[in-house]
Amino acid sequence: MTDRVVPSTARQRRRPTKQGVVLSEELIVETAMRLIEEHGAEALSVRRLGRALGADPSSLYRYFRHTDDLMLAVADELIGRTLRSWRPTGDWRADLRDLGLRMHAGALAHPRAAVLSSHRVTGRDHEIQAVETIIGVLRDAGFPDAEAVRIYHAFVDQALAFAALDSASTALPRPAREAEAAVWRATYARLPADTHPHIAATARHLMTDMPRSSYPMALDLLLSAAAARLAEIRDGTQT
Amino acid sequence: MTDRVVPSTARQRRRPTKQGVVLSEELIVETAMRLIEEHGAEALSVRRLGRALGADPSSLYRYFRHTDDLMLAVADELIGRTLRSWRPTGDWRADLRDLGLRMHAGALAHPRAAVLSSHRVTGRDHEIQAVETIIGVLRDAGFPDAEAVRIYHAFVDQALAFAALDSASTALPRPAREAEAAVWRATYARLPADTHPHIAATARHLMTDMPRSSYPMALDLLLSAAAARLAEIRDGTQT
DNA sequence: CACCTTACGACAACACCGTTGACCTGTTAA
DNA sequence: TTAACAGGTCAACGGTGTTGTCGTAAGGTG
Repeated sequence: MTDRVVPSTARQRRRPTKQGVVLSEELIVETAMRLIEEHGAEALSVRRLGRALGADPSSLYRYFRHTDDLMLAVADELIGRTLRSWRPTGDWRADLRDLGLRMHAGALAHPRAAVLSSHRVTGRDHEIQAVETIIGVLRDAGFPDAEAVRIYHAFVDQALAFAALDSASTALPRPAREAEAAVWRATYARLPADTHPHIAATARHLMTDMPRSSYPMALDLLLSAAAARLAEIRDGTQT
Repeated sequence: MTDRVVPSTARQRRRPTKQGVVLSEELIVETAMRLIEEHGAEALSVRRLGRALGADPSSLYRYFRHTDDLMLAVADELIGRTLRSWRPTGDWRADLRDLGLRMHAGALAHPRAAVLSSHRVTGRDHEIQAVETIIGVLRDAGFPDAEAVRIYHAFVDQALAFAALDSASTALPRPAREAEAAVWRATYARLPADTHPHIAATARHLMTDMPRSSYPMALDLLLSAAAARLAEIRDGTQT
């Protein structure tokens, strides 16, 4: 094999594909994202990506060592897009809420990339920029360094984790989702109050709440707990 | 095909496998869990499971329609085990904290099951019991029905989402994880303070905090925000 | 005890997947 | 003009989930 992948920047012999396409890292990442957005995350495979590009699947291994590497590149691009679409106002809590929702929405379409980027360090530009930005928001708000890092970590992981989780359900075809809701109604709405009093009492709320993502709620809880801690710290009553 | 799967309860012709094993839903689920625990979540495949059971892979389709169905059965068994290992004390916040950590730990080894069970209704016994129990804890603590459901939803999804996320990193072989940490040190610890002041200022904390799961922190934030809301409600100052 | 039915395990095949080693050729620098 | 080699291609390996078909042994029945 002798290391198939070339340093990425110093790539010179740009020979076109049999079908006339000139490959590049950006083109591959772009096409991968398009493919995912159009046909769902499960539709992405090396072979399908090759076909979409008009290239042999094995060509991609000249640009990425494995599929993971490709997903990390997608993740970094995703981070960049999210960050560029975000306009901070100076109100840390509102800004983080907005950013969290944007991260969640962005990652929702690319759950495999989201999972990877949470436990792997891409070390790429956009990732570094995001870390710098978010920790900056927290430090500027008045969080001490250690606390800022812990909240940053929980904030980012929660956005990515919920995105990965939620993507599974939004990826379902519409009829399947409605079938799910029907099962909810059929099983939970019918449990008798004497054996399952709490479910029976809240059945109405369960019906309406369960089909929605709980991320916004979780995000608000996280931010209001952080705000409470900040208030404590400012009062000098730090734990 | 004429629906290969039999109603599960009324199964009568218990013909042994060529290798002498008598299959059953429980045996299959047990074996699947053992396989996952011993060789990691990625080691589970229909073919490997068949081999471990001493049966042809296709036999399993007499018990489960697809792999998803099997994972849902695993998920339900997991819920049951977690709930059985949990001893509530009556202090809602401590109890939920304990339960959250147990759910997270349990699901960590079975991320595929965790993801599935978050957006699919198993409708099985253990799941129903868990819903009843958790909502009961919240209502008994004094949360009004709508709020109890919303917090329940966020709580459960958070545990499952972090489990699915964290499992990816704990599944890495030890040397790979150490390589990750090394990358962290190599890239983030070296960023100059003039271009990345916030990272530079908190580098020490990032080093120690990032390799750990942020779930306990996120859980504590969620619970303390919930406690604050409860206090508000009790004071009659409800939002 | 012998017979029939049929549940259920086995087999073989299909279409897909990621990945790799060997090959061949167009591009480029000298 | 030419030689080197980057990079696209081919074929193959071993894996995956899933299904149509078939044989047989278990169970109920007489």
